[in-house]
Amino acid sequence: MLDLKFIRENPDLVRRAIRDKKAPDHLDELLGLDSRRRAVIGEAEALKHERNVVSQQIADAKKAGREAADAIVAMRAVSERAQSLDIQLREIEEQILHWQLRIPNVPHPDCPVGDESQNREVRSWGRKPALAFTPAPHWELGQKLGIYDGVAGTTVAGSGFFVLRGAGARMQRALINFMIERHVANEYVEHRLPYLVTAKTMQGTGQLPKLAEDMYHIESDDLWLIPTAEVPLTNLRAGSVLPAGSLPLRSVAYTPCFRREAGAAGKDTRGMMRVHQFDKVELVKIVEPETAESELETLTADAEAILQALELPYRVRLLATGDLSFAGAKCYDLEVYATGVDAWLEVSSCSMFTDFQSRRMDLRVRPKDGGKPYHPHTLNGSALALPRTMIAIWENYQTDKGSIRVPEVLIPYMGGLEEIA
RNA sequence: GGAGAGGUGGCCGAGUCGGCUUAAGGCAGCUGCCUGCUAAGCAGUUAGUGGGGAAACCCGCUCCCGGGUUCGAAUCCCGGCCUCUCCGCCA
Repeated sequence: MLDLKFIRENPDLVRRAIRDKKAPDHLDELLGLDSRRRAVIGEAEALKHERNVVSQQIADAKKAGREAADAIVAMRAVSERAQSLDIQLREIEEQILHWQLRIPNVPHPDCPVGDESQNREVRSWGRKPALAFTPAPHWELGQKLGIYDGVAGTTVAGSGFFVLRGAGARMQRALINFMIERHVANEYVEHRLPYLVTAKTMQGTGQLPKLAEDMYHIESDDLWLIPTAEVPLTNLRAGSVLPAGSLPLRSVAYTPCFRREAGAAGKDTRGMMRVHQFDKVELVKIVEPETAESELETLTADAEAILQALELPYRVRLLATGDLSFAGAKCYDLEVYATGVDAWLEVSSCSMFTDFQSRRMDLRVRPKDGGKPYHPHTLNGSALALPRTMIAIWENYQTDKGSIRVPEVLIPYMGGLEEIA
């Protein structure tokens, strides 16, 4: 979230961010509450000061063996008044937090202003495959080869779930291993993480309160299924002050991701393109504020390196303000081209969040030379989302015989298998 | 799930019948001073957060969290969370 003081001092900037991100505008309520809060604090603290002084006098009087009944009676009234102001204050602060949690991060000036039509392609890599036959979509390929089973997924879990089998399952596992090992070689520390997290954790990275409808909630234990490894991975040190010199922290984790996809019915739903559960390898960085922008570039490059190694054509798009996530300040989407569905599929979003998330999750770092602890900057990016990456592999590496060649770099991870037939 | 113990400052650790404890003492750190015997001595200093102020500085809050009792709570009462030990259960 944004610092209250920052909001107070930059209302125009914040209002523009709200508008550019198409968020509901409750800035005036918030600013009104903020000034009320400060008025109440002033009054309450004056009373508390009086109470403290007089209580001390009462203590001194009693020690000297004198009576202090008058002062006690007087302080009873003061204390009651202070208490009722405290109750008011608590209510005001609850409301402030309520709105504060709903104000989006301010987009970086690099971001094009506007809706998704303003997303700007910043570069592309590779060529669309030139096949001498009509390419099949992945669900046809997978079904014929017996490596993809949509029906079985529906049987056990309902629509939006799928099953991989044999070489299909193995390729998924190979991709996960391949990606993690590449990132570990780039000094990301591998993690295994909880897939269920508390509401507080969801709030820390910004999924709650806004995205409650898009996530699975376990009512009996009030836990939430993670929609991305970003959530647990970024929150690992929430609520703490890191020792000086802790940064940068670079982490990688593979987790399944769970998304209700409420309201997305009928859109890109064939095959594995949009499902309720998918695997993903995620990168998270926690860095010094000054280095955040260059860390975003290297993070994006690390994700791109996977696509390049797999020889999959892709394009990089800088998201416009209206397409940015709630917490994001700047974001590159990586879209891989899949020839069977003839579409650019989003396989990664690489974002920087400035101090928006670290403030929400109360993560700070102690400065080297004393002074106040400060909020580090956080970043994350998928590298990569699995099903869509695999869709691109199946479709782009398909042969006229209906088989799928295994990308060179994956062969060692597939036990030497070169073709799925 | 059952029984017990416990949660105090960067760390260890005290806190008596509620007031003189933001908090003793020790360690670590920092700053001076001193010293030829140095894994030494002396003095001072070292939290976070909120409000006010141009600033110096003043004030509030914080002894796991939230309530309560009280003029006043680290200290008493209630609820919650977490940690540890033992038992049970379990992949």
